[in-house]
Amino acid sequence: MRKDNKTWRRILDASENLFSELGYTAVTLQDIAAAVDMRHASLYYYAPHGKEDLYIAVMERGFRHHGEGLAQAIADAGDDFRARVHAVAHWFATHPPIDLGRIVRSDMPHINPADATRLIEFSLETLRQPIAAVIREASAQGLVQADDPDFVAMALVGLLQSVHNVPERFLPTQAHRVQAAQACADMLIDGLRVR
Amino acid sequence: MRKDNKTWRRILDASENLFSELGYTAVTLQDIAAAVDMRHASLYYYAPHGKEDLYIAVMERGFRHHGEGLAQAIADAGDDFRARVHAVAHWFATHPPIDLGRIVRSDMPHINPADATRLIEFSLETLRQPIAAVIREASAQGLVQADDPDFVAMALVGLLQSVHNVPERFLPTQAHRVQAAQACADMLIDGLRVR
DNA sequence: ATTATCTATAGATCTATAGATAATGC
DNA sequence: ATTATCTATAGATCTATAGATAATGC
Repeated sequence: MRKDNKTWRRILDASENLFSELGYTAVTLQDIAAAVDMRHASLYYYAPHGKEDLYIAVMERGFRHHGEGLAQAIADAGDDFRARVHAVAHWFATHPPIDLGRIVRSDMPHINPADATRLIEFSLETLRQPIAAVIREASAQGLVQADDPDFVAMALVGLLQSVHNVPERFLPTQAHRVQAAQACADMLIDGLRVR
Repeated sequence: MRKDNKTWRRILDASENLFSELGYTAVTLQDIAAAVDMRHASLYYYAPHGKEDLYIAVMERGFRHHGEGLAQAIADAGDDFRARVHAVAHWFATHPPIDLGRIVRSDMPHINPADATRLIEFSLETLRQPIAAVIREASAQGLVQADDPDFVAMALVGLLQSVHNVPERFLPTQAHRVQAAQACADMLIDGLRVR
């Protein structure tokens, strides 16, 4: 079983697009099947426990992808603190939104508790860790004032995700979104207050 | 019709709790009916177009409530910029989360387009306006540097909402959440960078 | 008479399973 | 033989409507 890895990947890709955009309850197995040009019953061959299996697999892969991508983007950005934070902003602006609130409050109630808590832990760890490391290092160098780097990291994620909630007409292209996300990042780095 | 305003309010209250926590698709008319101790068919007496009617009415009332509450909280906070922003943080920390991303991407596709765009416009206007006014005034006084007060306002909303995504065990009480939200606000006002 | 609520049910999905069938690999 | 996919269908919801019924207001 699960031999045809190419099909499995296509199923995961389609599921990821749908779940991350619409959430667990708004997506049906028929939607996913249609996206990969299959009958929904065939999905059970790859995901024996159906929709829930797919969701968990998709989320896990998605969070891992974000974690690795963020770490790589930060590494590629060099040593400068602002450049690193801009790299984080760029990453989030160029990837589909992560609706953590929806995931926690809307999707998770439909997932069995054990997997749900594991997924949430994993998501927090994965997204927070690489960003918190950036904050922590800058803090150690005395560049920034941050008592709780983990908290700052999650706040930054929330701030940057807000760019995805701005209507299309204000930020028509991806370049605009990147710019807006980096402006958000600068706002947090420099502060609003004039001194 | 819609004579018994008390029942109508109870229905709206229950719907608001459910919809704002779980989202449109995850809530059923049976859930709402159970919450007000009725048969779901009776809801059609108050909301002839069913679930969609309820959702629209609830969201409209909710956004209006937030708009008025924010404006009042800001007015009560006096003239100090930081105190005003803290009042905004306090408001969001002491009210149920507003999952704008979920509302836009997950709920709206199930609402007819005309109402959907109207609702989104209304939500942005309602949440943004009172906060943008605070930023604009502080900017005019030269206290803060903000080229686009509307953008800053929405960024602040996103930042403050992220407090609701922090797991309960880190912020067990409402007082903790208020404190965390105000810490977020200070972070944005003062900036991370040491100068 | 009107208002408010209920029961019963039609019709539309959705998830999940059983079993058939075609294609591939030994 | 195994792998991958399909058809058909059971069973569980969910939304929405029709029509009955009880309570209230004139």
